[in-house]
Amino acid sequence: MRGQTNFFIIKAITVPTPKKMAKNLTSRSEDYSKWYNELVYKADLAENSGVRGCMVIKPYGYAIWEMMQQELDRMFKETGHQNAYFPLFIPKSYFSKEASHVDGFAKECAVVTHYRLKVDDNGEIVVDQEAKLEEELIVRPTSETIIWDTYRKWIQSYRDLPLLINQWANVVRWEMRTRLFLRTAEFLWQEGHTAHATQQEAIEEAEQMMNVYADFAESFMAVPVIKGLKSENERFAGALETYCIEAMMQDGKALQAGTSHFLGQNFAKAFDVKFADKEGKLDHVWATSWGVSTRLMGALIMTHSDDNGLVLPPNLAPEQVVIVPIYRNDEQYDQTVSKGKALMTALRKKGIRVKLDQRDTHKPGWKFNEYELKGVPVRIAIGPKDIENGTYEVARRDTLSKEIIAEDHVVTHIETLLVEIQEALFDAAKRMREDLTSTASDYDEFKALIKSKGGFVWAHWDGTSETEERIKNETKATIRCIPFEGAKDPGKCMVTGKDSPGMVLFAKAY
RNA sequence: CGGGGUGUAGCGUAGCCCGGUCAUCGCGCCUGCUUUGGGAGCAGGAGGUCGCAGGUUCGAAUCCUGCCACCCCGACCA
Repeated sequence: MRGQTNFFIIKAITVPTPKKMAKNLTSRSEDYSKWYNELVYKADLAENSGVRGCMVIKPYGYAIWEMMQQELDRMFKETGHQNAYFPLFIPKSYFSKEASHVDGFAKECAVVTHYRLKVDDNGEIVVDQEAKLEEELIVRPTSETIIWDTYRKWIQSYRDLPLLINQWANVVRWEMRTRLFLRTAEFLWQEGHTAHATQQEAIEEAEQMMNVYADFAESFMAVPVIKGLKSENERFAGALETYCIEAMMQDGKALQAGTSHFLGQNFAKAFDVKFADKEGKLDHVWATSWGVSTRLMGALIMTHSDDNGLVLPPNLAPEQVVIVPIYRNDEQYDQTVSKGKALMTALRKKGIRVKLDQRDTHKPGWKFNEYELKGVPVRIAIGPKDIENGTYEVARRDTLSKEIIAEDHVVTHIETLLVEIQEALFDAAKRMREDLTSTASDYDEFKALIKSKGGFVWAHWDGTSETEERIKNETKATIRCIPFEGAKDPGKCMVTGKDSPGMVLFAKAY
């Protein structure tokens, strides 16, 4: 199917479809699709359904998501949260209870109207019009409404609070335009929904979860992020305050990597969730919600990948080390493989995720390239020379460098190397972000920066939606966040000249 | 929904302007032998409703009409 294939992300740049680069199609460009296709497959659903942007996450891509899930889940539990699961379908009426919420989501929902199919006179499968639902069901675009409807029944007293629940689920948003990983029609995510007795506690929870996300992004994904607040325009539908972490991609566009919302008492009031405090007085609970999604996979790819393929940080790599035996005959095969097995066992004892690729259907050179495409952080080759010399060839993915390591300290070498790679990736990403961050002293300079260089641009803003809207219309840049740390000196808005308490961070965003 | 573009094998494509041995080439796949420290070589082989429908014509991948799908740019989007 020509012209409708994947876009390739090379150094995070969306490259035209192969059709457009047909004249200089090289074997390399096929590599790009190859490694990207290791992760995800864009599904062609029913021809006339108009369903676009559905993704199949392939096993290798899913393994990365599982690593993310595992670490995040641990962090959630360490901060006192529990997992639960709520229904996929939400009665339409639930949405009408919170006005600003429905404004934010109504336009992009999949709606279930019937519950049965039948075979018609022509033998075709058709929707049974008799089986029309009294009330339509919405496939959840997010679960606030159904969860708060449930919380009403669960919460009565301050002793029931705080209620700290997380759900791993899929959600559907009928986006007009989709992009694999970044904005798909259906995506996987986690959504935390908490209820608290006091405003202060809810705010602290929202801030805590933003910090958890930032910690995860930086420590595991090796993606440096900026923490801050969303402006009113960019705030979650129904929230009083949205905390966010913003990352910068290699192509100069920003990506919102996670958000945490202080919802005030909006949802508690809409769904009548009250609790009796110590004095027996009834009050609405205070709420938060927070989530990250498979979009993080996009962030991971677009932060670290290079022209040779994916680059995975060791802390999230499903396979941290791969061992490749090299041999000319059966005897050498047995020798190198058994040595590889021994090394694998030794590394696994240290808690390192290792794979031994003993397939004889592919040559070593093929495997080397394969694991580079897949971003495996460390590759160890064992050949006849190594058997003879008591050494290993150790190659790292991020720098593509190789060194010969003696048998007796290979395990400790790998251990420290993995830590080193993790740090190096973070440092490189941070340097990249710093290179892509500027400060604009006036609006002309701002426009020029956004247009030519992209990236984050610090600038003064008067705090109004109108000004932000105008900037967005004129430059396509939006306020990514009002950072907690950074340029806090007061100044004058670059557009209106009105007072500004401190600079905010602008960028074009995904 | 507006503007632009594209549909030919699993993937990427040539051919279309000028209708007729034009269904081309690369990757991948299968078989055999030789190979194996950076994507192996040679030989042979399998695989195609040329998006769909209609029309023009002795003859259509090629021209005409309609439809469908997809991609890009916008609108939209935490």
